[in-house]
Amino acid sequence: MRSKSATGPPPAADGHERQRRTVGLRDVARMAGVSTATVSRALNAPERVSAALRERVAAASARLAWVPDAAARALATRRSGAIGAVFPTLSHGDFARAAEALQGELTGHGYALLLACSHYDLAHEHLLVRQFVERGVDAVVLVGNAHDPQTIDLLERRGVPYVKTFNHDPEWRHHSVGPDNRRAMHSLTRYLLRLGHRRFGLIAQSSRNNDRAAARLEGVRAALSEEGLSVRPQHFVEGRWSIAEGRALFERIIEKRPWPTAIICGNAYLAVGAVLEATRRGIALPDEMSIVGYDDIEIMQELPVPITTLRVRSDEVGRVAAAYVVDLLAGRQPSTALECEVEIIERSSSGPAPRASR
Amino acid sequence: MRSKSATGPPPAADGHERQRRTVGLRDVARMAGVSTATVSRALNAPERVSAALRERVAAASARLAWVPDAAARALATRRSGAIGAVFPTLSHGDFARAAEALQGELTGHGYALLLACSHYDLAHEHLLVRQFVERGVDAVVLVGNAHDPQTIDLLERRGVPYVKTFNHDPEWRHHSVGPDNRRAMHSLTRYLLRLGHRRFGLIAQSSRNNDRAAARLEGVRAALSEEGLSVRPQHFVEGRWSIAEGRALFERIIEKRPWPTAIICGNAYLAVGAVLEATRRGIALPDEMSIVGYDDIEIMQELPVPITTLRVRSDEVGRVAAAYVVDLLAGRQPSTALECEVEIIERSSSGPAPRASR
DNA sequence: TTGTAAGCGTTATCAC
DNA sequence: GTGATAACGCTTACAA
Repeated sequence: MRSKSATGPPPAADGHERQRRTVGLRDVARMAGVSTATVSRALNAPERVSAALRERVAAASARLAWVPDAAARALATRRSGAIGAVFPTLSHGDFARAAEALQGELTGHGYALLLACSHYDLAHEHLLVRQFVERGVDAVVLVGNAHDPQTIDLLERRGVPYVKTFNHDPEWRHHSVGPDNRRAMHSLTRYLLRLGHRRFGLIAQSSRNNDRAAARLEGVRAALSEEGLSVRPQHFVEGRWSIAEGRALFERIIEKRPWPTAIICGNAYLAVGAVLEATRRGIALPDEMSIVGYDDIEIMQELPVPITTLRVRSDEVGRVAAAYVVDLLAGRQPSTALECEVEIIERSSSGPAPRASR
Repeated sequence: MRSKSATGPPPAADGHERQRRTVGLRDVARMAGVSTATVSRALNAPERVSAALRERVAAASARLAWVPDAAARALATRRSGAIGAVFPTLSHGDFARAAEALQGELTGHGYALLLACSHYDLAHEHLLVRQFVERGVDAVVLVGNAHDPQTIDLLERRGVPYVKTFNHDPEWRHHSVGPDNRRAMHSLTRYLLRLGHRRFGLIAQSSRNNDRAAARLEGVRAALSEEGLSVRPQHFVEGRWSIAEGRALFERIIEKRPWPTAIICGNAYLAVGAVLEATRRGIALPDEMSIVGYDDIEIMQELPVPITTLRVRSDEVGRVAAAYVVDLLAGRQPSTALECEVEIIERSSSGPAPRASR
């Protein structure tokens, strides 16, 4: 019945339905000769409906080409079925791959992905998260650990579950999925130490608003200091994310002699730039110098001097993050395997430390 | 009031409200001493509410930290404020950039972006679009012109506006935004013709389920046939999207002599692979051979032999697509400038045709 | 198992 | 300009 109020005015023309624009669950119910509750159940809990009715409902809904209305469902259940994710950007292959995997996994579980980019701006991230919360997302996926306190606050107060990604910190294990940047760089540095390197250069990605970059730096420094070593200030340079920047920063480093025998780059693009510039200058890799990167992109293995780097399964980051929130929302205990594998891919840009260097 | 039915059982404990989980517009209304209608108006059409009340509503909603519920609004307005986009993948830089720009522009207009990847699978794309439609997206953004007829049908029957992107076809000008792939490749081919090339090789991206790739091929072939030329079958190769593939396909081409003097690649990665393999084999570019690509990625200008290519503003594609749907949904006449600029970036991988070739 | 009907939190159509 | 109140289309106690 449409009119519920006994005191209100009688509906204009009850008895025959007013014209409806879209077919709804009610129409399906009527056609199948069942109640709306049954149609709803047939859809959401088929096992609680007798086979016969289930059949009739299915037939009717097919005949009417009924498409359930998500807004109505969301209103009734207080769940939107949407997950919001904020990435710094999609222009970096790792985030793009993670986003893609995240979406695939979420879709597979009936969730949709609302995606936005913060451009490494925490204030903007806050706005985006706020928008997501207003849109009623069931959970939020964030990148890194550095966030506006208000953002976390908002999420926590509204009871919206969230995961941090791309920087698994063993201490916050139930919230962060991804590689342990610090540990990964630590092991890459140790690899170079084992090769006999003692003088290091560091081409870092700016660690402003980027805790992953900061963690990588820490990893390098920790490994070095365990051997009583450190990077000389003149051999530490920091910059944006690009091949051209890698080139420029490499030039800055080799202005100061004696050169480092090994240069560690904060990401794949910086490494490509450094290697390209080194070979352009006729510096023999790895005989005169070793250069390594973080993250593996196709070009690294295709260059005349293939580049040693850490392979991070970014798609796994996305997949695991998705699984985590799905489990959480299903009331299941999320998997505890939140750290993603990292592997050193050894190529020709690195080798034993030279006896002497320029 | 909660109970509307005069015949139903009296509400358990009316008189004092039952506990409500979240603050709603009703609470704001009560606190401000106005009706719910006024609160709603104060939010959506402030100019229709007196300044005094507007003030009180604002104060109350701030004090209660009220966050409007998107699902309820969507149900009432029949608009979700969400736009769905299906890209083939995000791993190709051009799509990632477009997605990012699309989102930025949409967010700027109060819309959210639901994103999904089809992996070049039309059936899967259909599923995703269906999911979007069920979620009540206000519009859909698609890539390319090749789609499952059912997909277009669904959209049209449900009256969901959509745009096709990345392949502007002058004939369908009101639906497709992006570069005109055919024309772009036509002009790149003419550029090579002007340089005196007459024997061409073609390293194409598979045109299966990819009308952009197909359009590029057409462009090349049209330009050649205008000069009475064509690509010899043994110099036409097709493959996947990767640097390694570009390498392999380049090898296939140079198995057959005489070599082409110019090789046109269907995308940036194939071009990078081809150039890398050519230089590895000591083939002098551009003296012995010219190689060009489609789309510009950073590495192309950083390689020892920088690569001539077509620059496509993918971010503009995203931005224009967003503007298009926003205009459409606002009832405005969308801009008619749906074609995105393409520019030939001339670098050292191309030059005048050699007198003779191997 | 199935049906009845009360919400879910807004917007929008009316009257005033 | 403001206020009642009926939708919006679905889910879910509770009853049968």
